[in-house]
Amino acid sequence: MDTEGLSKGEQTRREIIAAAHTLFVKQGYHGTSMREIAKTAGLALGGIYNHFATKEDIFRAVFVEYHPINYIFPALAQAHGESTEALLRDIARHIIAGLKEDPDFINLLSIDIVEFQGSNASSVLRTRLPALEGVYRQIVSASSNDLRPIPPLIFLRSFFGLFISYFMTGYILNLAPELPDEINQNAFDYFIEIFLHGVLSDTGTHRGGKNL
Amino acid sequence: MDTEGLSKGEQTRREIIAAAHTLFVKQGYHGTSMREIAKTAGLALGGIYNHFATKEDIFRAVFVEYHPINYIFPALAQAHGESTEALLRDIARHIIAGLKEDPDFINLLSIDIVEFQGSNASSVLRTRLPALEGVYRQIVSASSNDLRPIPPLIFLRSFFGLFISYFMTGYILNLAPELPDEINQNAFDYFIEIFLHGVLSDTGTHRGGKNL
DNA sequence: CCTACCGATCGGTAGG
DNA sequence: CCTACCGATCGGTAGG
Repeated sequence: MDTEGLSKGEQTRREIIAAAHTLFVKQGYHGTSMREIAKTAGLALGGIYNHFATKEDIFRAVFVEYHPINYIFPALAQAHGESTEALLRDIARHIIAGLKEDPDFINLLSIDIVEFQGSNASSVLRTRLPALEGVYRQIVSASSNDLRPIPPLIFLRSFFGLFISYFMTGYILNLAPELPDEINQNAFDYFIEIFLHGVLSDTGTHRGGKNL
Repeated sequence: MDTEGLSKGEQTRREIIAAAHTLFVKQGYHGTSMREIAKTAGLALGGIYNHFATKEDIFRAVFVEYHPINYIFPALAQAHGESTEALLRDIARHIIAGLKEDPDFINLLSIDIVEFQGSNASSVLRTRLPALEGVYRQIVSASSNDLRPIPPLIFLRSFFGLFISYFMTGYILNLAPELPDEINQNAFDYFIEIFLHGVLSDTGTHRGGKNL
């Protein structure tokens, strides 16, 4: 985490967030004590309360700081492609790359559901959905509109659900190493291929994706 | 829960499981005390330990007892359809009906990930995957094989991922009631439509699904 | 199946 | 009056 040019207080705050993230992901929310967070961050228990009023506040900060949306938006900005298909493929590739680098968000999301009934996920969604809708409009207008008629919000829900599906099933499957490797081999390539074939109209001559 | 013809001990055991399920789903794992479970099940704290050695044992029993696979298999058995498409559509309809009746499994799955690193989900998968592969073979052989060439395990992963995607996104979206209703309107119809269009080859004349 | 109780640890706060 | 933090301890609760 970049700590240059930050006040001492802000530095400590970031160390608390980083420590809490590591521990929450590994041990869960109630499985992580304020004492552990303090120790890992390099200060005494009481010191935490100069930066966060409650443990819940810490989780909120961790959830927002490590939310995939932070790298999804930059990824969307630099994605490009001539056809709708190529664009979606490139966006997916960027998002997958980001998620593979930080696959622990599944744990944070699970904590949010178990302990906070998903209120943090919902809050982030509320904040960012308008921008995501903008991205959708960009996608359909950037190329000849060869998407099947799917309501924009359903399209977005389905597209992001694809990543949830891939990472949730992958998380569980990776715990069963005796399973045939077939289940992981190029799995996301197939996932995105199924999705693209599912949302693109099959009338055009634009299909540039590799065949299955 | 059906308690006829059960021994007193087995009855109590089931009451503990039912009480624990209700509380775990509402309050999480560490948020639920053994005392609460005991009280809800109608016995004293110490009494629980005549039926379960640890709190983890109770969670394992709850997870297995309320796992969707319990109604997915019967649903698969009674599903029917002339084409691959019709069959998949009918299976999905049955599974969705079951999940809508008991949407709280998301919470159990989240607890499993947070507290047990997904080991219970993985264990159920290990036990049931062979039977699911059998179902897949049944699907491809029951009708003219009009599926695109997707490895069987990837197909299964993608198919069940569809339900995870739908219910996870739905869980979070339903917390934001101010969002346009478009995002929920017939959402699963679109989800299954995208999936089917994605996995079925588009060469045949078999497509009987409604157009989007 | 209960009453009574354990070693330990919880999130949060006190004065300085 | 600010910040960052200490050693010690608060009232309650955890699984067993």
